Amino acid sequence: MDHVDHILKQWRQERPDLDVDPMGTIGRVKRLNHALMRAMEKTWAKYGLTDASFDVLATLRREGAPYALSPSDLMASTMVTSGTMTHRINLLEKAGLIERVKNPEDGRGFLISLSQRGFDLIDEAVAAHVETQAQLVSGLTDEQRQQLDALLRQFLAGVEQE
Amino acid sequence: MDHVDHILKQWRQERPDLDVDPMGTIGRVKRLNHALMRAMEKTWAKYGLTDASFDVLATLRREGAPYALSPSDLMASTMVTSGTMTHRINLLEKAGLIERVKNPEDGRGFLISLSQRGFDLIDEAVAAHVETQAQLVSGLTDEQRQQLDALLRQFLAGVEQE
DNA sequence: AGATTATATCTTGATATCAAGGTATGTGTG
DNA sequence: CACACATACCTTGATATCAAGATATAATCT
Repeated sequence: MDHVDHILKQWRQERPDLDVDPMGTIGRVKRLNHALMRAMEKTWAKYGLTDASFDVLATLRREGAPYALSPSDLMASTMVTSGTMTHRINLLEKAGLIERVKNPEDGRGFLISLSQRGFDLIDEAVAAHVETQAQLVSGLTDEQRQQLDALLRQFLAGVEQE
Repeated sequence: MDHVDHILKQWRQERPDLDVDPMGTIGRVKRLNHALMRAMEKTWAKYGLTDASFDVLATLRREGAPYALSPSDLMASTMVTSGTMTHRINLLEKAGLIERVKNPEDGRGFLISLSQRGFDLIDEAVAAHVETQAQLVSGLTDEQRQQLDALLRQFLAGVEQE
């Protein structure tokens, strides 16, 4: 009987006309995401990073050499709006972790490129991050985690297309 | 090969020293949560509500008569800080959907109570919300959803205690 | 080529959130 | 009973985000 069960029980009492089973699943996804984010933030903070800055640096790092993407590419990868991405880029540029380079192939745009310091930082931070994540999933067996992956993938496929 | 698979593939290429399987699971939870929230917001907006206001009203409604809780109780249920809850309560009070009543048993505190308009609104909105949620989980069979529930519950139990 | 439409990014303004600290009331201890 | 400590809520200040719109450049179409 966890927190979500309690909520469903209340609804079934108050609104027996409603089928709240899906609410339980979705509620657990929300709470899980919240708890995971809170836990991961602690690791990011050790490197002076936030969700936002880690996200951008990691996206550039995993892209491989030359570690550069346009703001539009970054927006698509990170699911934020253009205003948010501009803001993130400004902060990271001020911190010296990325550089804005004129895009030689498109006069409207820029390329956002990891600086050496940005590269070194994210390379170290991502190792700690992966360790934190391993800790966070340690309540599941490998097999359970893989089952979960498969179900999440299917769920996501049904929801994300539009 | 969804978006998350692509990310993992990039990391395995760039950082073969890291085990990024947990990142896949956690990444799917994050993306799923994001997509679900975006979809549910549309329903809330039809009733002039947001994530935040729906959350508070629903918490009061499902509590049952007399539909009143302290701000502290609401904070605990909704996982936000006290400043955020004060702000939410102010907005809902201004909108005439809740009322602040002096707590007769504790001079320091208030009870937040659903107004009649608040009750009527949330009772209608939650029915639409449940329908939206049913639509969102329709990519899974009932059995798959129950499997997912069980795995999420276990995952959450391991992460949420602290 | 000129006009139109599309794209890439930034700017602006509004809002929700959090962390930290303040004030008032309650609780417990010697 | 006086004093310390805890609790409940609010205030303040900083920040991240989004939606909508502005600007510059590119692509397309006649």
